[in-house]
Amino acid sequence: MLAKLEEAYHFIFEKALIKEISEVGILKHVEAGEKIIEIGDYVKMMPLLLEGAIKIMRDDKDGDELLLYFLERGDTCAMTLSCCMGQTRSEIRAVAERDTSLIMIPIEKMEEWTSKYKSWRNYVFESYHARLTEMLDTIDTIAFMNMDQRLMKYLQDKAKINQHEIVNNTHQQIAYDLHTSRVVISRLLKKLELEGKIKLQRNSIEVLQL
Amino acid sequence: MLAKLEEAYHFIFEKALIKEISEVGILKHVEAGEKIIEIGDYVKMMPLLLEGAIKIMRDDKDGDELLLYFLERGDTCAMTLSCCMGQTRSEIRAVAERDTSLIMIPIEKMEEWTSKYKSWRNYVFESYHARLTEMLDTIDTIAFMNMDQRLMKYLQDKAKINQHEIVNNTHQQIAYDLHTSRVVISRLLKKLELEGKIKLQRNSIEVLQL
DNA sequence: GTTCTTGTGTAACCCTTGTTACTGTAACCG
DNA sequence: CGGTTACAGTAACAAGGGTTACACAAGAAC
Repeated sequence: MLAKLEEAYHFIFEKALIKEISEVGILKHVEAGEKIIEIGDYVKMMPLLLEGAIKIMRDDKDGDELLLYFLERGDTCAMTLSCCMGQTRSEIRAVAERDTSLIMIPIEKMEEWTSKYKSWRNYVFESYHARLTEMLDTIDTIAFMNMDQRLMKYLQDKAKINQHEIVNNTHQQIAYDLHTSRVVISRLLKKLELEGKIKLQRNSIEVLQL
Repeated sequence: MLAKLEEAYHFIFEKALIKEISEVGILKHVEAGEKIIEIGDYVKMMPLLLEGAIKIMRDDKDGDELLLYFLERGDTCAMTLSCCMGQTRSEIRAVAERDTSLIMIPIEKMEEWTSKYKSWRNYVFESYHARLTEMLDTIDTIAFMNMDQRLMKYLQDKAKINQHEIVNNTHQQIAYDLHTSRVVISRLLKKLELEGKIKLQRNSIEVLQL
């Protein structure tokens, strides 16, 4: 664990803090597709992402859902962080996008490290900043873009996060992430294929314009 | 200044911190409609809201704009806060919704107080949490609601923030805030009036369902 | 008063997206 | 092998909302 921890975080945290993290942190592996946090969950541990990628979704009571953003190595979930501090329930759902390794930190350490380590404070603030920026980006996307542009952006983001130009998704899954219907996605995907931007196969989409 | 500061923040900050704020903070008055922060501005001071209300807008390069949320007494702008810490430019535009009093804090104090005062740390974290929650709410609104529902919510929020059931806005101004066109707003307002939810006059709208 | 400006009401039309329905086909399973 | 299920393609239609155009009313300016 220490090796991966240092690999991912040595630019960010001072040595002493990395040591502390490796002592109290609990390593956790999550397979692609597995749920990590559900809406309404009480969050008692804060996750640091070592490897892999996590998809953050917003759901509402009527079963509507929407992809917010992805997290990668070096990220933490500021929403979760926020919940830890405030002792509130999770507002979001987190699902492993790839096989993922996390270090779970007990929230008691948060307060302690915040006063003790400047690098920790900076990391926490930067995480908040990064998440606010991502949320703004999400808002731009849904408020200012049409569905075909959103779809293309989605495929590009997904290809990037999975480090592969082939996106293994059914049209229905995409429809859920973009909060629309399967028929709409099929229609627009076909249009994008005719425009030469992607190539369609069963259960997968090759993104030609990255 | 000290009186208003204590009135708004005595539940939040310890006495010593309020004293420091009153010593280094610069009191600023802004009239309704006046711009406070423009997109791309470098932010060198962090604002604490004493009185009034501020409207936070997102703009894009094509002239599209969208209301994100309002700030009230006791709030600070976490986006600004975030910009201060990270030394980045503002991603949003802030406009006084009512006549407003602010205390501007030099960013040098931020770091100092963060390690010195626990109440300050908590305030900063809670501000981030509140802003993330507001952003989620904004996303819910634009992703999951129809324009008539969004319009009604907008009128209710606006009535609340202005502490008055009469909203003094032209249809065009509302259209800008909701990122749609004047004709659409006029159409839907008329529909809401027929449903008995509001009453229309020239330059103002009375909200009957608060 | 008359004129000009600004705000509002409304019709007609179009485009995007959502819905329903049906077809075909790949993959899987007994 | 046939039967079943999941996935994809597509047509036809409905609904929401954006666009253009024009009429009219309330104030403001003169």
